Amino acid sequence: MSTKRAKLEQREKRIVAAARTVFLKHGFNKAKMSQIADVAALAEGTLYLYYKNKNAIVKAVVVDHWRQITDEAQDALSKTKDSFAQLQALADYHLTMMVKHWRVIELGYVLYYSRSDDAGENAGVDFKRTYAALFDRIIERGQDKGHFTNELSLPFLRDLFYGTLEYAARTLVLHNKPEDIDTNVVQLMAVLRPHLSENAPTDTGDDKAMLKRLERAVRKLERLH
Amino acid sequence: MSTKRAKLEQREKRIVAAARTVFLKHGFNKAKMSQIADVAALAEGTLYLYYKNKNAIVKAVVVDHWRQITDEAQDALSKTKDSFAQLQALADYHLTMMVKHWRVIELGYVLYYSRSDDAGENAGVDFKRTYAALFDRIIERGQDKGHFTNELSLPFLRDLFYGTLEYAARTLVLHNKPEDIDTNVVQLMAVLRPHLSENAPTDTGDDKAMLKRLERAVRKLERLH
DNA sequence: TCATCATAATGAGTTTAACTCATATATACA
DNA sequence: TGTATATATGAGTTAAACTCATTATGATGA
Repeated sequence: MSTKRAKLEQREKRIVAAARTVFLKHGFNKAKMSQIADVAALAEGTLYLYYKNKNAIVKAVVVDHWRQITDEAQDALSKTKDSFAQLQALADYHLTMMVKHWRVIELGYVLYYSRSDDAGENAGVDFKRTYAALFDRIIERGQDKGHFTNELSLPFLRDLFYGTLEYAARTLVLHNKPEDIDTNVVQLMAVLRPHLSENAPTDTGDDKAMLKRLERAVRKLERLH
Repeated sequence: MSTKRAKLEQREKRIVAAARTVFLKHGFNKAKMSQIADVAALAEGTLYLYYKNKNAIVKAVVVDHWRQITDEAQDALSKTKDSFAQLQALADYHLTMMVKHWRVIELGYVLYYSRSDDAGENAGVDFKRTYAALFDRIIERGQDKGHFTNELSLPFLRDLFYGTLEYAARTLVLHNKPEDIDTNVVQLMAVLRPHLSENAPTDTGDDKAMLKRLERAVRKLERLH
């Protein structure tokens, strides 16, 4: 009974692994279902017993990747208790991973634009959700412990963090400069530090202090929607 | 003679316009060449006299969009001489544009992942190049005038700027909150300021500008009640 | 004005590859 | 071991991108 289910899950994994191989080698469009079937040592029709269509298979590959990545990242974070250090570790891990697995990241783009394709069903492009939550947790814990301010909104910080790193990764891959990963991480952390550490010298001017309070108030208001 | 060429260019524009309409309506996959031909009032085969394949057509649509956008952005920037204000204007323009034309931005993803598709030819995904250069120019001019430090590298700053804004745009579109554009711009500028302004004596001026933005944001919020 | 040629447009026909489904095989259970 | 259910197969169908032989257009010059 459970061996049957196990066997099916095994097959499913084989398909995803085969698909990953073929997709990474040829890219989405040039990858053929027949190739995937060959690599998985299955008939083409069998693929459709496990996945509705080609799109569903890329999705499985991408989702699987982000799941693995989430586990690994968690390990990387567990090495320190300091919130800021954790943030840095996450940035480092994330950028390194993206540069290394850039082809998979690009595969993810397929899911973005084909969202509206097969009317419904495929909706919700939330691979990454739990991964992105790692960042949120670090920020929130840092704030709870009083180490981080909440001067900047969490959604904004998240977009800044992941957006910057994705663009940086593309730049690094494009120019083939994996050795610049560190520089980018250092710069990102330098940018974030003054907006996170509580005891930052809040300048001097009354204007600035006031502005900051205003911003905080506005954000609170906005969050009510 | 020139009227002949003019006519051909006219036709080319008609194709791009038709393609834009169809792609935006149905997305890349569900958009059919036959539909584009219909809308452009041409035979299907004629499309292939102007563009090598479907991919080349999306590319034309996307490239065309970024060209228009570049012109518009330049206008938006010309309203001020102050480098920091220009940066803010660009951020504002860019985010507003992305939220408004998000479907076109998504179409661009097609080019990213299908890069390696038709071996060569389609290489170089440099729509955006000249657009991105607007940012570079502002930064460089600011540094020349001694207003900006070069504490952070230009490539990093560029990735931070555009990466953050693209992720922010996606968040705004996903949650359907176009009214949060200002908040995001304000926060981005707050993050950039200390790393750009040389000794940051900019106080009064910048703060006033920011106050204005905040007031606008508050007014918008108030209108929602 | 018409004849000739070059350039452009057409759409029926070809090709490719995703997807289906009738048939075959394996597996569980009595 | 026999039967029923679940799973696998791959030849066949279909849809849509792309081709190409044919037709139309329009410029040029006698």
